[in-house]
Amino acid sequence: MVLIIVLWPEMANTAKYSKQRELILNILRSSKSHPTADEVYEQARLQIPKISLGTVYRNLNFLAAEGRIQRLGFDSGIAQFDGDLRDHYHIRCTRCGRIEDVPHGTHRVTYDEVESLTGYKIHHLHLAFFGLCRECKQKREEEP
Amino acid sequence: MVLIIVLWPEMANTAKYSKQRELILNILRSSKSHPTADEVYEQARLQIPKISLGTVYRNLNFLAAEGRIQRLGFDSGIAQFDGDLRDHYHIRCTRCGRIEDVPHGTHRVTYDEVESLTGYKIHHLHLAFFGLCRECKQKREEEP
DNA sequence: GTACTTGCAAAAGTTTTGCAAATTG
DNA sequence: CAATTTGCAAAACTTTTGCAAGTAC
Repeated sequence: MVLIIVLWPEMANTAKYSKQRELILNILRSSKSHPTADEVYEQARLQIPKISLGTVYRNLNFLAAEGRIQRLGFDSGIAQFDGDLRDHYHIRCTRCGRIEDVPHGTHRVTYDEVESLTGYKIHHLHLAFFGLCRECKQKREEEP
Repeated sequence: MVLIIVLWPEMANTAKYSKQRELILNILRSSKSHPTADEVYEQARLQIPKISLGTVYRNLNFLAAEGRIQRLGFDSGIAQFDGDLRDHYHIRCTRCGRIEDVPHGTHRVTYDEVESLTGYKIHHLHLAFFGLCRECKQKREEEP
């Protein structure tokens, strides 16, 4: 219940607490796998069996709008979510679909030049690498 | 018809020519708007009225797998496509959804460090900026 | 008590697929 | 002729929404 105290003051001032929303946020924060809405739903059902998929979507959208989670796109046409707000990038295997984190610091991408070039006011960026993971590199060599 | 000569030798050796596939590729190459599958379909119907949405999807998937077009994710849960294969990045307005190009050269993101850090063999990356476009910046000031 | 949130179920929107007919090489 | 591609239509999958009941403040 500590989380309520910690998190809710940062939510929109009209927002009310719900255990469903808390659970969804916690699932994303403790996951390293960038789950889809449906995967969050399956996780959530383990703790709140009657939770509905609609509630999961509503909360994912709410939390993303509040900036408490990140909605990621990649190339799939299916949204994936990330509860890690620290500056970091992603790398995705184009063969098995696995997504892993790339720590920030390998690159220092700054906004200034792009802002003056485009006229936009930038608030965040998403850098994703695509390639073959260790396992799939090996598999490809074995069966060409 | 020149395109056939230019493009088809680069397609998978099992691939056959079709005017639908040529049209879809041309639509993406001449577009600057990063269209969704449905937008490509509407464009294509102007020239081949009986083309089906299934054909559009099949060809978009084929061309993306061949590396002839890029499938973009952003955060929408809807796939968008880009026929521009030159190195460039994207910037998207989080208010109106508009997507524009950012020329490569503002940043030089190299693969080496990330490859040794992750063990992946990287073949491409996608860098996307998110923020408010010129118009939406102004609108937000007028009506807070 | 009021406003926000939920579960349910239906609707809307996106993408894939089976199949017979048409087209390509 | 064999293999690939198409149009059509149905199916599968993802996301949003209306509403009455429940919960938070």
